[in-house]
Amino acid sequence: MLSKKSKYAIKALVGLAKNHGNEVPLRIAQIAEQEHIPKKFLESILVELRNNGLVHSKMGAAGGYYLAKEPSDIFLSQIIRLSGGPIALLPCVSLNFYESCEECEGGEEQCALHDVMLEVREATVEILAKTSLSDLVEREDRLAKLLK
Amino acid sequence: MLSKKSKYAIKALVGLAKNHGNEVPLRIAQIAEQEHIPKKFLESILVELRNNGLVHSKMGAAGGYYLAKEPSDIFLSQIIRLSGGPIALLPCVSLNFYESCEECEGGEEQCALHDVMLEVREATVEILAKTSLSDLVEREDRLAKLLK
DNA sequence: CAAATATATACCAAATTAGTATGATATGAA
DNA sequence: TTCATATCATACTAATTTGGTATATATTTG
Repeated sequence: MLSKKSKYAIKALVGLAKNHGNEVPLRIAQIAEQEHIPKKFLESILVELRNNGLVHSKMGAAGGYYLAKEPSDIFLSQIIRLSGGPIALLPCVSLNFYESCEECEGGEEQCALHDVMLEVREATVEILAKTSLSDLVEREDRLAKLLK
Repeated sequence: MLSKKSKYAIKALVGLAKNHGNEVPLRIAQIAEQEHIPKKFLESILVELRNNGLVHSKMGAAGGYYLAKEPSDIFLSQIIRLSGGPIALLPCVSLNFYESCEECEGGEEQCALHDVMLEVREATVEILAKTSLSDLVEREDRLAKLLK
């Protein structure tokens, strides 16, 4: 499971992606309202995303947040990792949050579970690493049209 | 991420699968030692697995645990769900632990993120639902031989 | 300067996770 | 029948994570 933090981070970034190209940045309060995210919590999430180089911010009146890269260059896998969540189902198959299983005595090379979980991670990352913010925005448009 | 509980449940069941066919059940203490799982914690995990019909137990001296079904009929997806863990990355795409996103106003049919996460869940379940305890045991044998 | 904004720091409550403790109960063997 | 070996039931708990909130400060624009 992703944490709410990760989910909120994704939704906030999708919001920023929709605003991409506009001159004026989006205010925290706007994003919070649009995406129904608690404002103060969103604030801390955005600070983290900024520290990780995904967004930039502008202080003062008429300030706010905007993407630091093209929406087509920000991928779900990245967002999830930066907002604190491992993607893998076990620490011993995580690329970015690796930890060995102390209880696995034969070593990971002999662990069948490790093996299967590696497969799962690969299948998951395959999808998440090819889906960008602009893909999500497009997809949303397409879904909206289908339902009209 | 799976909880340790889920990981321990899988490992314990693999242990029981290896013992399958023997007359004598495995004692909690044996499983705990073999798989390096804290004994009292394992005890509570096994009780839950029994309540969910995956294992049977026998009380008293020479008692212990054994599988309630063939190892080829117990799948990772089942174990993970019964030991408390959703497989999906978001509640709104979970089959067994579904919850709607209150903040998703257009409804899930219009949510692009929902759509992607559905894909991820399907890819994950595809692997976990076809991997049985006997597959894991076989796989372990194969890995051991490769490394000899 | 005043208003609108982000920033920094610190705190906090609830839920979840990962167990432990204690004693009762059932079984088999001596 | 008694004793050692098991599971079973119930309750408790410590640590961590999650999901926030509060307060005060710094910066920019008009």
